[in-house]
Amino acid sequence: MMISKNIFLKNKTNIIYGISLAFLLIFLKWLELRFIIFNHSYEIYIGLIAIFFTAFGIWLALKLSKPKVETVIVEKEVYIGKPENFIQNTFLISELELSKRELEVLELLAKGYSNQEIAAQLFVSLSTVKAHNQNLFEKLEVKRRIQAVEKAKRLKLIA
Amino acid sequence: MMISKNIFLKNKTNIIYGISLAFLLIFLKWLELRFIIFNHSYEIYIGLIAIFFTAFGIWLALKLSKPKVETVIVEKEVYIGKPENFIQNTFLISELELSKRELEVLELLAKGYSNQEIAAQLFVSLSTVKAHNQNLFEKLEVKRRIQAVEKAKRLKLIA
DNA sequence: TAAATACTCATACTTTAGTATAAAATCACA
DNA sequence: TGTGATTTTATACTAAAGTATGAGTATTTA
Repeated sequence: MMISKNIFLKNKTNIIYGISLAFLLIFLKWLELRFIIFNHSYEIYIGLIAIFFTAFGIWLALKLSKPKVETVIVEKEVYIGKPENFIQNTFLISELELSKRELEVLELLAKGYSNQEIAAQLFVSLSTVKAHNQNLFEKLEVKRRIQAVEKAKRLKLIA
Repeated sequence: MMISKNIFLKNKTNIIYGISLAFLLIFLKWLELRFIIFNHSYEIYIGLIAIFFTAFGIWLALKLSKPKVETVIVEKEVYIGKPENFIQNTFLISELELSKRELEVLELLAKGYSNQEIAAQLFVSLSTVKAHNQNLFEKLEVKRRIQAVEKAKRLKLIA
């Protein structure tokens, strides 16, 4: 692909150079006719000046022109180390009709606390925690606390 | 950013084209007046040719010069789906002296299976699973299976 | 105000999990 | 061939988890 482009560019260059040259000759001829100048050395002189200043112009342009910046956006995969991008799926939480208290219990379950410990932390009885558990299991359609935690994490209900 | 640059480039081209055209017309008109009415002033004539061809050269150069490509690498954060970049911490596994069987049990624990179910899957007795569990809890320094699973996942012992 | 909902608690029971201890069976390896 | 590590199994027990049922309380909402 690069090669074909180069060839095209070279062809383009040749064409434009040819046209330029033709234009130059026509221009000179036109000048000749226009001003009736028959002095050959003068034509050559003018031609040389034209060529020289054309070259000068080219040099000047290349020297002064700002580089045409072609921004190439390369998507570089940056692997993010920490799963800090936890976004709680509040939609699903309301969809599953999980209450605040149930979510609290769920989070403590995920931390590996026993029912007793959870009851102590929430200042409620063991019975209450068990009740919450049962509701959770039913709503999450699981049978055990581990499954509840696993599913809750998978569904982004808890971190 | 890209759009403004494009506009600038287009403007640049237009400006150069406009100037070139205007300059050419003025030049021709001026030449006509200058040389037909006042007849030959060769220094000026040559100077004008020099200017014209300098401009022509500049135009040619700008037209033909390949864009100098400046590659800008933009690091774009691409969040990779997380379960793909799990790298098991085999070092820690050997460090904790976890046996193959214990790891198997650990993985099944993580999936929320009960001891009975694990025993069935591994074709061993419930006693065996319990024994593995105990060894796991001791090696992982935890008290319950949930804690074991939580810690194992955190330490990248299991996916 | 009545109904719905969430939260709470209790009791009784069954199941599962975890602890402690002991001991075969298997296997790699020196 | 024996030695150590792993794996396996068993028994007996305690602790925790889970089930089922009923009911009181508080808050919100129609």
